[in-house]
Amino acid sequence: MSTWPIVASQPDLPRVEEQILELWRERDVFAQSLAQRADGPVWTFYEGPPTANGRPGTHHVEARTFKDIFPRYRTMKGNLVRRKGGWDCHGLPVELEVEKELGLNSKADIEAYGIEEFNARCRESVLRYVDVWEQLTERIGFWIDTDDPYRTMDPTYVDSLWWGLKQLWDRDLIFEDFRVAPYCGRCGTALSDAEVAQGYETVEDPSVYVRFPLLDGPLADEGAALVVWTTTPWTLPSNTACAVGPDVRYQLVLVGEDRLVLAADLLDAVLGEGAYEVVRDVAVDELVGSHYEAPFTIIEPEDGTDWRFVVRADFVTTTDGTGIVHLAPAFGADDMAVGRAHGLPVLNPVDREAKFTVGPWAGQFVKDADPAIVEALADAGRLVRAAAYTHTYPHCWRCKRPLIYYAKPSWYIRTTAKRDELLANNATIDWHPEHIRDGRFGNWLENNVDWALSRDRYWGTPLPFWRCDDGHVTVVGSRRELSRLTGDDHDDLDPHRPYVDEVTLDCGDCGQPARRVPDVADAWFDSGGMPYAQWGYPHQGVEEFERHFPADYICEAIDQTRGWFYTLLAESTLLFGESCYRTCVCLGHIVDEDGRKMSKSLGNILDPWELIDRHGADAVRWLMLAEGNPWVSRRVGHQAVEDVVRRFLLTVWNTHVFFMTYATIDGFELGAEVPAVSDRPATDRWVLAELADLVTTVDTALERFDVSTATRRLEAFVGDLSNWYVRRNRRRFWKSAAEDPADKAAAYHTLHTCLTTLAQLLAPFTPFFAERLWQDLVVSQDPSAATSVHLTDFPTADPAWVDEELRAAMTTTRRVVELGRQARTNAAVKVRQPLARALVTVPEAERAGLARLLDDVAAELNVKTVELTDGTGELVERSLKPNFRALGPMFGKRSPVVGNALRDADAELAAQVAAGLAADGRATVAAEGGDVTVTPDMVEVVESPRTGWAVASQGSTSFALDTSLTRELEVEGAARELVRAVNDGRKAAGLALDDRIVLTLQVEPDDLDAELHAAGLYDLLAREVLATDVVRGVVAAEATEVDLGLGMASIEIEVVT
RNA sequence: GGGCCAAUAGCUCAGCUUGGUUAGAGCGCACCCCUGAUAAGGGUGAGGUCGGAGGUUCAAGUCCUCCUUGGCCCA
Repeated sequence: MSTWPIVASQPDLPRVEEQILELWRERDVFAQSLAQRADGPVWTFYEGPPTANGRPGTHHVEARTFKDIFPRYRTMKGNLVRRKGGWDCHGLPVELEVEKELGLNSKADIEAYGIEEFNARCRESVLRYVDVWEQLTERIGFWIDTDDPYRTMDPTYVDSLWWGLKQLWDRDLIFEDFRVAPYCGRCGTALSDAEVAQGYETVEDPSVYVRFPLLDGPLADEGAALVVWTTTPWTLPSNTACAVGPDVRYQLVLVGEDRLVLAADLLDAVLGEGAYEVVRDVAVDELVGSHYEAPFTIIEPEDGTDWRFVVRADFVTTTDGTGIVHLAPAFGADDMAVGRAHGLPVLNPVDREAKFTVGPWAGQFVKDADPAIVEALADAGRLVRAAAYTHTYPHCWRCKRPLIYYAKPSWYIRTTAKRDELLANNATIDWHPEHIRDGRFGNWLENNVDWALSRDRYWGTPLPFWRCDDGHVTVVGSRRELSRLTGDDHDDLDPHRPYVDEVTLDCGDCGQPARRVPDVADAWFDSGGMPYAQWGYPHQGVEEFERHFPADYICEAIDQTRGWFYTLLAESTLLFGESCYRTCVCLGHIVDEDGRKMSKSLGNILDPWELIDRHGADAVRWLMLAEGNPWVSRRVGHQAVEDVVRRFLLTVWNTHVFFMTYATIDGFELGAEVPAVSDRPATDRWVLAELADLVTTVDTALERFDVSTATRRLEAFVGDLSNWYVRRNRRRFWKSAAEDPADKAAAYHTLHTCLTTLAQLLAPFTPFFAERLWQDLVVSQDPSAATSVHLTDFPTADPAWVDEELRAAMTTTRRVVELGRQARTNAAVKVRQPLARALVTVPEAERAGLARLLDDVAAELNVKTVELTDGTGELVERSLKPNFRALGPMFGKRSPVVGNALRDADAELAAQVAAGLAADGRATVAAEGGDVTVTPDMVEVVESPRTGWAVASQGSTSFALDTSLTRELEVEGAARELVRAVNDGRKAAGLALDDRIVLTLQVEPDDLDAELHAAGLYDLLAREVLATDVVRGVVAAEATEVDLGLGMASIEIEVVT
């Protein structure tokens, strides 16, 4: 049998973790944990790929902790959990970063620089910090395969995406249409939302109210005109419809000669109070479908498509404007959506430089034409009112020019065609939190719009669409297919721009040359395709894909609802008909300790390495897992992590150190006979019963992806183990084995079981710390044991441990002890002073349980006899406590009256009721409005001690303490004082815990000395202070003096060598 | 402007799905104990009109409506 390891009482947790990392590396534990489960049922986790063109932050530690815990747990439960890492490589943010580095400012700059070189820079940039990411990943114990990650820019990955796109094309789920996007005419490029958000400025724009005379419909005969509001007069020539709100109230009013229609709520604001006369209300139906005359016509629908009539649209409000919205589908996203729904034409008289192409303002930048347009409106008598309007308007973050919303041809995925399927598949997902399903995500799906797939950019998955001059589109499903179609070998083509742009093929329909459309795919299409593309499916990896689809679990920050969570669901629904993930845990954001968002400008960014180097990865992990719900924002900082270390990790560690210290001193061996649980003392059986509950609770919680419940239960158990079990049972670990070897063995085995089981339970949460415990507690003793805690099976509760009654009894016991301490504190009697008697009352249901553990109460409170009332004694008086849960259904409105009658019962009445309930199961009480009959479930009989003692009570539990002291008790108190003094002396002299001493002492007065001797208290003293001999006599002059209360003692300690 | 979430002790959070009459924990604070877990351990206490206003109910921190404040997402 090996010795127990020496463990530091002040652990350097980061260093301990480094050592564990070394151990895992040496033994390749991660690989072993997989190999060991090779035949287990597959459980799948999908890694949402980060981009490695920046360093990982603290929020990544959060996500990676949550990504790690459940795969570890499932592995311990017997599943095979392959975890394939991945990197997101494409996208506009990457391009922007490279543009910044190269000092490029526009697409023209990029093209002048050269797409080939530009993309080469992007390719280099996205893997720049991979090594830093890998280091952090390893250091925080996130077990994921980083050796063979998928990368969204890999040719095989792109090949898979091409396959996906071709599938969608073949099912008629891809089409080309206009898309309205924020656009900078000078830079010639559309901007992403993130870019737009950077460039808002407060500006003054014209605000014009314009008359649109009605041409047909019920109101035309009355000569009425719509009043329309806009702050972008330049879009008026492109007007194709007006929208009214279904719930808005409209009125026809008279202003001078003009008959105008607008929203009733806005009449005063637009026309001025009293400046108009209301003619009548106008129903929405009277407006819808009516044609009108727009102020300008510089461009018309080519094929005579119907236009310029009134439509209904939900988004119309009366917060500003007139309640009638001018629609120009080329220049507004809402306009475009409504236009599409009503088959309206897209009329665009504006070129790519944002200048008019036709009409009187041709050649002018549209915004510059606004004043001339307003003037023209006035000249034509169309202007109802014109003013200046101050608002925030987006500007190009590069060139500061105002952006315009502008329609460009774009490629779409027709997700709206599959909306019902998306919703149905969403319903199958186990969302955490649950409300995401019907709330944020469900609402988003309800209002689903087609997915704008294309980006007019450079670094991304090129769309595999080749088109000839006649507009025939050929969609290519892989590079091999491209080879087949062209007759050239493109199997090893780099599928990125510009190389792929150079490949032309002959149109299958007409034989003309077809060129690839220049767009690349939205990078979200890349990440949404990872379930199949990570394996190169279906060109390769078919079996891998099928084994790992769908995922059992994914986890990302909550802002991914419209990002990755959506694109995953959309692609898997459209391609495979089901959701590719079963469970999704959403995470909140990381904020600083003051609850502020972390940002560069606030200077409160927290570097994860600082946290880990100072406190260790496990502390950070535990903070992430245990602090609040996963999906609410989490406050993180040094103080918070430090608290975790002190509150949780060090508490476990102290218990561990306690075990190791005494196991070493005692030479405790695990191999010796293990006492049966049923033979162990109640206190052992209690802590094992808690352990059983702990195991079940944690297991069930993790099964349900509920870390909050699991961590709370673990923290509670650690408190119970340390503050109650160990503290109450310390003596059992150090009394000499000869006294009661079986009891001692029981204590060691019980604590050992608790700690090893705890190590296993903690393994998914704090993998390093758990490993350290396991190595010390198990591997050091048993060479045949699992070499890592992560190679063990998740613990199960031994049925022999379960004892719910005992748990309940201990809960009562601890409450009673609390009251006892309160009573002592109030009476100002030290715990060291033994007392003779105490009297306890508890609710009847708890009496039997407490009776079993009364010795514990006595020992903890240092009282010789604790009596438990039996419900009949004369020492108590009774009162009644109503139970409204039972009274309510029976008495309804009278419940408070009955309740009061019971509560107000005096001792005599209470005794009668108690007797009645006990004898007949019912009793009658006089209450306002007549007597009522109550049954035992409706009333609790509360007893309280009727003594002159020091009493403390809480609810229906009371503790009465007899504080009167006899000489005998005082002498015993003096002996305790002596024990304390000698042990103080031992410590002061720097003795080891197991050093034996010879104690010489002189107690005065002599009769106290004699009393101590006669009561056998010197023998007690000898045992307590490990004295082989207690010599009563003369001590040296420099001996320590101690005040014993009843007298003085001088003591001298000599180590036995 | 819309959707979702949150608001409980000085701080960080439980409790709310299943309404029941004394709302809990940890940290912090004050006072104290212990001295064989000791650069540890423990106790007692103070501290809350459960964001506000209505409503449902015999009974609301818990259910409903509205409002305020904050956060996230979208416009």
